[in-house]
Amino acid sequence: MLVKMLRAARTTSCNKHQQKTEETNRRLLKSARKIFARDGFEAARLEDIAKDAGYTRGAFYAHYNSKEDLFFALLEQQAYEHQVQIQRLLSPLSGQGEKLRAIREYYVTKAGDRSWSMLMLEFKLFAARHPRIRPKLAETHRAIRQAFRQEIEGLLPASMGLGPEQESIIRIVLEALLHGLTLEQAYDPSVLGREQIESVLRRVFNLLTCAEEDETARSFA
Amino acid sequence: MLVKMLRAARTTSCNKHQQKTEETNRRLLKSARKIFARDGFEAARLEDIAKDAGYTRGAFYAHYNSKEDLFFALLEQQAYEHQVQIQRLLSPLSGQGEKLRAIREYYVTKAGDRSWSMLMLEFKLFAARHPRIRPKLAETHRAIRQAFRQEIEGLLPASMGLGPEQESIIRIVLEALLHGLTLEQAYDPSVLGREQIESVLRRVFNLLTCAEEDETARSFA
Amino acid sequence: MLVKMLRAARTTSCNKHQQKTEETNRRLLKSARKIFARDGFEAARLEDIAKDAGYTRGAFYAHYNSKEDLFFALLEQQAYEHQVQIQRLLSPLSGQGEKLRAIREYYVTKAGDRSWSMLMLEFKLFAARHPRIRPKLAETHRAIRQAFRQEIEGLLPASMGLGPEQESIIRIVLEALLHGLTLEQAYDPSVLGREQIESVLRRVFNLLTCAEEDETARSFA
Amino acid sequence: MLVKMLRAARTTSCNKHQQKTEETNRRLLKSARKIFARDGFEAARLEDIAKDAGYTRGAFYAHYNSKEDLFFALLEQQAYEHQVQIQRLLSPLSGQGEKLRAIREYYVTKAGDRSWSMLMLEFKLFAARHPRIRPKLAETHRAIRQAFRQEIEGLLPASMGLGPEQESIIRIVLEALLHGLTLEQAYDPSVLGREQIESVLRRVFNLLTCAEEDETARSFA
DNA sequence: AATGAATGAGTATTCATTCAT
DNA sequence: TATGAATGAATACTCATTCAT
Repeated sequence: MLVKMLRAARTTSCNKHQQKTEETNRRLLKSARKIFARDGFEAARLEDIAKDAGYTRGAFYAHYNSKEDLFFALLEQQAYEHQVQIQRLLSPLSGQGEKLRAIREYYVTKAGDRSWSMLMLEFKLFAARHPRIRPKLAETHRAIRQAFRQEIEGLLPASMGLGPEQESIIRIVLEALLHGLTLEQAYDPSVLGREQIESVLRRVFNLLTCAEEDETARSFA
Repeated sequence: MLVKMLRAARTTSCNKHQQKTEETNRRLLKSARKIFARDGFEAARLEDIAKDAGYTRGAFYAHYNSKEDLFFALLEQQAYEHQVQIQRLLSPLSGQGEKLRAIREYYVTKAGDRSWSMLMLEFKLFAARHPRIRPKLAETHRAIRQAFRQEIEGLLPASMGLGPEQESIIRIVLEALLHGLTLEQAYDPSVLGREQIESVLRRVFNLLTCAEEDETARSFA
Repeated sequence: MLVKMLRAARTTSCNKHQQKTEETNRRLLKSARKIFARDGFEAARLEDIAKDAGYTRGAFYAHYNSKEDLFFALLEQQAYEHQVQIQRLLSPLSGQGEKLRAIREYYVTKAGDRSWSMLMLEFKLFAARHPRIRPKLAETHRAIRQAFRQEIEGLLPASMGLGPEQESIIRIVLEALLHGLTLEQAYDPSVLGREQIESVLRRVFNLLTCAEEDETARSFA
Repeated sequence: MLVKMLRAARTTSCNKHQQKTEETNRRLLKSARKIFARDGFEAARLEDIAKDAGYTRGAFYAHYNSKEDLFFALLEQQAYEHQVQIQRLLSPLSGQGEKLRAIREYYVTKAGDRSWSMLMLEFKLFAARHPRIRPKLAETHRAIRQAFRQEIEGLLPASMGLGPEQESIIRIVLEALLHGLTLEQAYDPSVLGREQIESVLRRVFNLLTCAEEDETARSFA
């Protein structure tokens, strides 16, 4: 998938068919993100996605094999975009502390996208209950984390002495916390404010990366 | 529901009818816990639950209004049992540090019940997407937390100076983390071991309760 | 199935539920026969069958597990009715030649039910292509033939010296021929008249049972 | 179609385009026979046929108007090949009895091609249920039979005194029996062996052509 | 002639819930 | 209280066919 997208971006498609295919793909993915976010993975109707993209159900199946397939494509696209954004964010920075803080703030920012967090939660739950796709999701996430790790290689303080596995764990823990908190807020917005969530995320980020706590992170409110 | 259970516990029902009702209820709840844990909330079939309890679907509807209703009853029962267990656990202890540690270990222990965590995640997700039950779940959790707070009143160090709200937040954050980590492990058991989850839970518990970190909690593995 | 029907016929159901169930069953089977005959097995819509019986799709699934299941029930019912009719037909007769001729004419008469023959052909074809139901259909037909054989035991001339297997083969060959001819007539009524079909069936029946040919059977027209 | 094939056989196409067309046609037909035999008429996917021939769906529609159209072409090709084979088989023979026996054995041999019989059954069934193609199939078979009759003209004993119609009936009956028996064996291989089928076919062949029964044909096994 | 993108028709099945008994 | 018969909503997926290129 990623490969496909990259190739598509490089070579100017001479072929009309290819152009059309790519355009359709783009539109389907865009609509998928929208409808999945709005309705959730299981409740989302393929027909709604296709219609939103300006096509019919049949067109969808010319590009993807199943609903899950579409979801995985969306996952990869999203991961790719995150990478690009992180790159842009970090390239102008030089100090390691600076970079670490930037990553932290980018991560905290993601807390704002409630729909995506809930969608991820749902799909992980779905995967956990469906043996056929569980290994595929696990593999996809491992690949995404690895690609990401290469991207930010050397950014975390060498003194932390974290092997790739430790780093993965940090990411997983932070993601788990982010998603978990998002869900708590989703079903009961009154108990947890956005600022509190961000504060907790910062404090745990610091705890796990052994960074010093900022003043801003020390209190909950 | 809670009220009902408490009354049931207090007054010895003289009435045969009441006894029968309670017995049926008990069996339905027991089966519900089993089937919900096994299949998840949405996938669980009322028929399976009723059959497991030795009844048919009709009997279920004589006691509960809907699947959600049953789930809420289960939630309350579970909360009640947790309270009882916490009480038993803390009553023989005197020092506050001791008590805090006992609570922490009880909480960490819950990480072992994967099915329950996943069930809770699913139902919260379900509630978040269904406006009709969302406030009810929020209210239920608030009530549970409040009952629990009264139970352990005075256990946390007064010096922490946490108001009831702060305490709630700690609970919510820890639950979010627990559930989130459980899910990560559920769809990819290879990236996160049980010990790592427990270690993370302990560290974040300490962080949030301002307790000093134990030696045991400092590393991930 | 057969057992169920027989029990139902014997005991006067005291239970309202049972009566209702039987009534529904009767109506569903009746409608199934009608719709299957009209549209064929695969083209028949469960909804049409249910509606024809005065129910909805859901009611159907309270009585049968699947379309195939319904078809097998129909098969058994049909076999049972054939047995009853054969019994009635043969009981007043005494001579073996007489009985053999009666069976032959009953068999030839079945050529009139084109829809049923085509339905059987289609389902056999369907079974042959679907490994999951193939053995079930084979088993069902074996059971039907065996039940039938016990019914007409001793009716065929002992001198024929046919073992149960030989008898089965005769039945199968005749059924194959009957269905095959029916199909030929179905897609091209102009090449084969009803009388010709009957004539052929009689001649082959005689050939296989070593009976002498009647005058009526000797020519095609 | 037949006309097209014959012309193709006669004139050596000077035109490159025509050659290409014929080549494509040949390959499509060859693949059609393979895939139809494997999957059946309705279950066969045009895409599979095209792919097997080394083309895409579009190429198919440049040569045929529909799936049925392709099937009819296959039918005619098959008939043509049968004719050629019969011719080769009979030309070296002189006696009428000899020739009749050769035809019989050729016919019995066809029992070996189960897939083809089942395919024919399915398509006849399909035609019988689809008024639009029913007359076309009837007409096609009439044409095939007529062409065949001219081919073997004078081969059957004049003493049989069979008009063209009688001869058609014999052919139809034998085909019906062949297909019917094949189907019986297909869904339950245990009740009918290949030898038994061949034996029955021979006996009925003899019965209908008034030939004397061979010793080999008299028993079932 | 051949490609391949897009169309759109068609349905068996599950299960929470209701209701007459 | 408990039964169980009946309801009805809800949807992914396949594939022959068309058509622009």
